Amino acid sequence: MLKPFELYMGEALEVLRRLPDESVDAVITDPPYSSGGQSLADRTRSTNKKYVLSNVATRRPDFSGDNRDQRSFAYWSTLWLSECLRVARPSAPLVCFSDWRQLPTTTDAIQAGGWIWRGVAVWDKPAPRPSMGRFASSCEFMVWGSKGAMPQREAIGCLPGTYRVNVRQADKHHVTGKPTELMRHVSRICPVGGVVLDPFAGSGSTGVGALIEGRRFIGIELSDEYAAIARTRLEGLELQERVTE
Amino acid sequence: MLKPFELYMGEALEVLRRLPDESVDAVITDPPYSSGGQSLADRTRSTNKKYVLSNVATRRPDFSGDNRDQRSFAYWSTLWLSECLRVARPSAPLVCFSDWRQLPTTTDAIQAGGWIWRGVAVWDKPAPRPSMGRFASSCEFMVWGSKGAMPQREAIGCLPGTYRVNVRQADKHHVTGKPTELMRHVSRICPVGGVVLDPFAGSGSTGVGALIEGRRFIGIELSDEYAAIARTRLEGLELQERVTE
DNA sequence: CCTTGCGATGAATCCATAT
DNA sequence: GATATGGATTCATCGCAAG
Repeated sequence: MLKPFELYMGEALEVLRRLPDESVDAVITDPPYSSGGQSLADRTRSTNKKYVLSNVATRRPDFSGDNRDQRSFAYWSTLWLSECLRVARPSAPLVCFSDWRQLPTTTDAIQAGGWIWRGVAVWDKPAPRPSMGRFASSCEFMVWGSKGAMPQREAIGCLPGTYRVNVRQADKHHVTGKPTELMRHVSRICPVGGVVLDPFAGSGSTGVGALIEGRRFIGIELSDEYAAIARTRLEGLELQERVTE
Repeated sequence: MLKPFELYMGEALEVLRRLPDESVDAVITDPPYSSGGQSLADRTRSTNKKYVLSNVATRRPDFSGDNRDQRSFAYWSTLWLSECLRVARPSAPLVCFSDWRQLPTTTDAIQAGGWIWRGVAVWDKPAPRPSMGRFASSCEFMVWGSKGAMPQREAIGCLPGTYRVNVRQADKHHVTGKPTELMRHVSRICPVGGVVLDPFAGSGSTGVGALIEGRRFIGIELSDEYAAIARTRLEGLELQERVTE
């Protein structure tokens, strides 16, 4: 039987360079956005200071790599995206999360990295932070595309363009963690049995979603703290599977 | 009493140049996207051929200005956006519709035109065209911002970041017409009693939404066919109002 | 089991103060 | 003046406890 997942600890670009050509069937990832605030001072605050209210009870580890300026974010994104392109099989899909602020830079970087940009799907979070007299920023965006041509796959069926999924505390293991339900849906863009790659695995939600949906998973995570959380979650799934067999 | 609406017939840039400085309270518009298709050949098809399924019964007038390439779309957008900036009062909000393909160009043009970009709201129209093995493109995007700082206005309250509104054929008077319900919601970004400007008025849905919500309206439309439709709809509203008084 | 109510939360943003 | 930090604000939605 094929091993359902592999988890590498290390810097994304470095580890990606060691992966073989054309060895994964989809790339699904949620890189650090380097967003938040208007000034350098705002952007370089710790991720908990930037994204979490001071009076909130739960504390999750900070994460790094979230303080690039716009130019270096674009440059760095292009680097890892083009490395992912090499690792991906022809016609493999790519899904990359972004917030509104980095959306244009992300679409640029995807194309600069050699991917064909095919659209923007939306994750609609039902409970946004309100703001008087303004539109709330209640969405995150999933910029997606493919490695070259993308023949229509009947087996996968039609995927929606909007996902309305709320965040549950019990299901959130990272400051910016995505709901398992969302990642299950998104992993359907990868053919059944195929390998999903996530170079910014965080607490491993992409992998959890992929495994539940019968895909395999390769994750890379820099922080040992989050890598450990991801490993625990993924091994927990494996165990569950063996029990139910 | 102040006249609730004015409708100018002519080319947007030309008419905008004749409007006085700082005379409107919000700009809400849906410019021709010049999108659709990857090649010049696709882009230069008539708007009915591009945007309407071939087996659909209803036929609406074609509209022009929808065949610019990316560079000139960016340039032209910057021109009319900076002209709108001049016409807008300080701190006035701007809402500009875009599809996913023109989203990065639109955010660039808004900033190049001197506006502060503040976010991307989403119009989610259920019932997209299905596409096997891909995410549907069921959304249009509302890039929004303001003329300089934007003090919080209590009266307006908090607006959502996503609008889930269906397109009804009976409510659609333009090939790319927006639902009245949607435009009513969006016009709430303008202070009550303020003037909403739409330099690409089309069949006048922005004006209809604004008037219903107690805002005034200035519209510009190039096509005499659509200008006539817009005038009829807006005058119909005025009449209704007078009757209910 | 269904309803009600209360408390907690959010990849935020603005503004005043301190360095 | 530019940069850095802290604190107040906003409300739809959800989780959980109580009725």
